[in-house]
Amino acid sequence: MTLAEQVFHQLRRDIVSGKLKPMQPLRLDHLKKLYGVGFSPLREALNRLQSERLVQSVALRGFTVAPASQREMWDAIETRILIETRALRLSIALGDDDWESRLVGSLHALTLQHKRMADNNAAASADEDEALEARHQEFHATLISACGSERLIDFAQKLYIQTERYRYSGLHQRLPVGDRDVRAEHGALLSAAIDRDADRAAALLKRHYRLTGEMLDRTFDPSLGEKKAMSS
Amino acid sequence: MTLAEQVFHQLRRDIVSGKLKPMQPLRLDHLKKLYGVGFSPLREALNRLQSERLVQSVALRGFTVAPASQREMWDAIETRILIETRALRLSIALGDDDWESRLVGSLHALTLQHKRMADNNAAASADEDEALEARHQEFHATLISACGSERLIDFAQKLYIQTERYRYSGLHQRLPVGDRDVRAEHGALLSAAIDRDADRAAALLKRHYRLTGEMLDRTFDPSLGEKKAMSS
DNA sequence: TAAACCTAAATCTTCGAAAATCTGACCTAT
DNA sequence: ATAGGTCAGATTTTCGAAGATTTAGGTTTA
Repeated sequence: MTLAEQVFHQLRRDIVSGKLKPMQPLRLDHLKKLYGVGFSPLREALNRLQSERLVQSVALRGFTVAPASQREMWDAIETRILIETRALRLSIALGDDDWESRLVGSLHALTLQHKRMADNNAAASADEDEALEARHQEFHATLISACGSERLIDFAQKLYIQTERYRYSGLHQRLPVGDRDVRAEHGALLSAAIDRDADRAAALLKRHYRLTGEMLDRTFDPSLGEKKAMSS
Repeated sequence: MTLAEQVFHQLRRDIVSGKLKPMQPLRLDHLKKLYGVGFSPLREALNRLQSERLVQSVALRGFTVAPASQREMWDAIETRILIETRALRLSIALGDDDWESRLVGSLHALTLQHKRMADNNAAASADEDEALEARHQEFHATLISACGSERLIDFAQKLYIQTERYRYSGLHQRLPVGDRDVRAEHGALLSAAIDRDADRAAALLKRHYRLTGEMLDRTFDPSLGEKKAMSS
């Protein structure tokens, strides 16, 4: 793995986790010391992050962490619904036995991780959180993986990362989940996909993302939710 | 404008125009001499082109021009229809007087350019072609400019450039337009938008892009079309 | 013969200094 | 007071050499 790729992943994690705050200027000298690399891999990583909408830049005036707001969050969520419901319908139409099997497998892996963390009533470690996030991403990626369109998959992946930012804040504010049963939502999604019921699956996916968004709305307007907890 | 931006635009033109062929390896030493710049701006431009799907890269093995195929073309077209019909519906719902006015203005500019080039029965110069392309892009960008979603606009712009590649080949093969009246299609689109008839506008837009795709299908299977002409 | 192992050339990646540009403070003239 | 101009410091952008990796060809070995 090249240095540029390593820095890309580190920077991405630091932005998604909020260690680097929205709108914060990213000065090259500072990042150079922080990550211990030269200008070239830094610029390469920042350029790639820009196409993921995690950083912004103005020529000759440097890079900043992309702003985060409720409006941006809902734009990402609604665009993601548009892209992924289409991709899911295509996957359901085109997916073969192998796709179904991978789907069952990735939900199982997600469930295992979920259960382990639920049993363990101590606060989840950062590693466990990351593992859960990876399983979650894997399940949603598998759902649309048989759609046959590289572009839909690519857009969906970018939008996933954009929304990850907001989920992370919610996670660390220990937002109440409300009366949601996220595991059941995933299970219903799998059933609909295996039943090849595209309408039902698309509706479930849309609701899944909207519910997440509504839960995260409380991140922005604390009066709607319970008391805010500190992050980390 | 920085060197990296200049090289980005030059490289993009050379790929869209086919001067750099699909799958062609892009060796840095070669590009360095070709564009007269150092490694840094080259890499920056290539990285940006990668996020536009005009180049591909593998770490430590360099960059290549992205492949072009009928399948890729239709993927870009159908994804574009998904994105732009949504964005157009939103624009029609949200657009104000200013939007309508800009729309009328940009169609007029497109029509003027179109007429000038039609009157001039000599072969169009590269400059005229570029001007027409710019007007065309401007009209389609204006159509969706009031949608309120930066992400939809961003995706649409990237997909426009991806399809531009294929339109360029068609243009220079002097494909017969068939019984299409492209100017009328644009006019009908404007009417539907101003009438705030979202269903009609979305249907027209979809048909507009599909017809273009079907025309360009002949680029890949010459037996379907008339005799092929040389490019330039 | 085919596989594994070298070696040299080609190529990509990274570094830090140098060049170019921006920012803000200070000065001047109206 | 305000607009415009100038300069130093901070910052980004660019360059080419040096480092790292891949590729291709030839050699050895089983």
